[in-house]
Amino acid sequence: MPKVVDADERRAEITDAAARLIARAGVGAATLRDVAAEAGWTTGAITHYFDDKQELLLRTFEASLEHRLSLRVERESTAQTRPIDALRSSLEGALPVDADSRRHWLVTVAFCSQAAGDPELARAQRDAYREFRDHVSRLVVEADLADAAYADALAERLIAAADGIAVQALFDPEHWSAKRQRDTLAAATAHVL
Amino acid sequence: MPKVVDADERRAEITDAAARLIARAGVGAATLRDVAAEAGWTTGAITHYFDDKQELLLRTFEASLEHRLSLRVERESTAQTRPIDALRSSLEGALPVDADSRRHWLVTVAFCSQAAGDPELARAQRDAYREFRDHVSRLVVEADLADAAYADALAERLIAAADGIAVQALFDPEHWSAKRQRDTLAAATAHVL
Amino acid sequence: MPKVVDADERRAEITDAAARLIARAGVGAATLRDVAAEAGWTTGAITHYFDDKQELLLRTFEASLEHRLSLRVERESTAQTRPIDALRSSLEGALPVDADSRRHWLVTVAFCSQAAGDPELARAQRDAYREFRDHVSRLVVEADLADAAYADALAERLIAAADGIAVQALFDPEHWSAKRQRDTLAAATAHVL
Amino acid sequence: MPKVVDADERRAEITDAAARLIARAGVGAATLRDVAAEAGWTTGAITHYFDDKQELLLRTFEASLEHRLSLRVERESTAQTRPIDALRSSLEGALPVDADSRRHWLVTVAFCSQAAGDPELARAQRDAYREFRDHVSRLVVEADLADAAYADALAERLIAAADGIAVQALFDPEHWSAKRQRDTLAAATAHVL
DNA sequence: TATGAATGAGCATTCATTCAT
DNA sequence: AATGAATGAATGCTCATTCAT
Repeated sequence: MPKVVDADERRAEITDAAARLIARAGVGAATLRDVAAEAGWTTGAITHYFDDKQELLLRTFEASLEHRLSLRVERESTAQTRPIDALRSSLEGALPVDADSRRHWLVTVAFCSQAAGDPELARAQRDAYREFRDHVSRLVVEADLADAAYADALAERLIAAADGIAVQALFDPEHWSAKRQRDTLAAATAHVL
Repeated sequence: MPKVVDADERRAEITDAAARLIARAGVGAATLRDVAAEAGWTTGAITHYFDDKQELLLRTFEASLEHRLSLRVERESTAQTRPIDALRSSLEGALPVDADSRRHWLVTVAFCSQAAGDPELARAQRDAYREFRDHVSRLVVEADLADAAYADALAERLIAAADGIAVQALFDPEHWSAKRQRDTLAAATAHVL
Repeated sequence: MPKVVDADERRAEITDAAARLIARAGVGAATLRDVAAEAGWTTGAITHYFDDKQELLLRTFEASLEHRLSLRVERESTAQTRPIDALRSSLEGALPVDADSRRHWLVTVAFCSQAAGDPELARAQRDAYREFRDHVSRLVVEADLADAAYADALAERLIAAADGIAVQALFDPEHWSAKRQRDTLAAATAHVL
Repeated sequence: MPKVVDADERRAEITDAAARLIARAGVGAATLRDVAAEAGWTTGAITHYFDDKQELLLRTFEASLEHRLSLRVERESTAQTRPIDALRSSLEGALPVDADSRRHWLVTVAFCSQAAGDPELARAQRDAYREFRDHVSRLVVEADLADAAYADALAERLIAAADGIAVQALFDPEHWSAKRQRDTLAAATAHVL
């Protein structure tokens, strides 16, 4: 009887390893050899779980997008009753405040220009963004912050406030502690929230 | 006597070509062969002007950072009398509203994770960011929008508003026309400016 | 389980191929591509067995030094009872009398100037020489040709006689048949042996 | 009026530079760039005086062969009256006792395997050797050391004695001071001279 | 399932060579 | 005569990929 392995879990281990390498030194650092070594396998093992390198990178990108999405969304789902608190939590979830969230932000931006020329990556990127925007937009309506007609626009502004802080934190990490990020976000959204 | 060439101009031609390729398909697409072809030269020519590929990439990154900086700063320097208008112009200059500014934004983010592990890239990235923040901060003071004590914080919020829109525009270009970007920026900063 | 290969044997095949090329047309002719083709492999295979070209060349040099040493020593170990016969055999073994011994002589001298500036090569070269000299010196004592005090000096003279013929045979092969080499060596050492 | 240059002198400067590099690190180290730098010129200058690299290397080899020949022959021509002294001087001239003679020995051996596969190099090498042998052979006759019929054979043995010491000195320089080389040569030829 | 030997295309880089000045 | 800009072929090397085990 062959050994039973959870293919999805194995795939996740591998894309996690790839994400770590990419966040550390760019997409170019994610060679199959190094990804395998980082994951504790050999190159051959990777080809069991991914057709080729392109698929590995695509899945790594998707996993990072999804990871970031879940970070933002799960915080709010944990029993927050008031929509406005859920909204605050969601936006805070967009900030690279720890190694994990920072890693996935870096993966996201590392693929950004690649996505510009690759329809599949572009779609994944765009969909993740739209999904988050729709989510925030719904919370905006629930929290009675804007009419349905203006909810999308406000959601975009709120996300922009969070993402703008995120980008600066990515570019100048020393200057942007987790606390500074959260405080700045609070200040930037105070007049709305 | 050999032919006289303007080495700096030649270097700029080459980093421009590299930037186009990187914006189009990622850092990995900037092979020397393709950069040379894009620039209208041969690979050998590149090594006359750059020690090696690493230097070419570093210079390309620096050129894009500088380019973005100058886009934001020059707009305001063109005879705007009121500091607040200069401020608006500067922030608008941070948006990827055309091919050129979009290209350099993509180069900037493409190197972001590389910079995380490369001190030289990190320094260039951080310095560019801080320079822009200081610039905006000065305009904030000149425009009497905040005390010197709060100028930096406000500058950061304003930049965050612009960069947040920029990132979304980068991730979902179809949805973010130049006009939408500008309008959203105006709305996001209306309560301050 | 992957195919099992004898790495040492594979390495020997490759350094043999390199030695053939070097003997034929100089160190410069030993490109990885040509070594691979000569060995019946591809370039990629070589890098499985050698870190880089420098290591391949070092191992090729060492293998040739060792090969020459074994040629000289083994002849005598094959059941020669009288030390003086062993001595004669050892010295004859230093002559480039066939394709094989000629090949390894050529490899040895091809690296000679390289060794002048490379400590690792220099050490290998020097050690091989000293080992042979010590070996001859021991035989000189065993054959009662000289006191221990003078054995080294006599060994050096005997080796010089053989190597001098070898060098001339290397430089003017047509003029130096195997027989001429042996006869000249016999004549040159007659007054001692 | 164009500058007047002594083309032969210029050529000699360049082959000297090449010989220095080859002796230091092998034929592979004699790139046009480095030869030019060593000679104090630019690559372009070299192509004025040599058709191509192959010619430069051939001339460098020939110059080293000739240099060694002249070292051995000139010593004896300086007013030595007795043929046997001239003979001793000639043989001593074959030893790598200083930087200059060592350099040209190294160049000679560096090209040895190349010469094996290149008729032009082979001819130059063979002719230089035969010329020296004939020279020594004539001195042997003049010194009444052998009949004309045996002069060549004795010459070869004497040269072998010197070259054998030279080779050992090349391979283990620390062990072979100039004095040791000369003393060993004297001892090795004492029974004849 | 997992390995790692082997491949060969593609890469950055070096270098001999050409040529306008 | 001499320079050095520019070329492009060739090199060492990396790497995704294949496949026998």
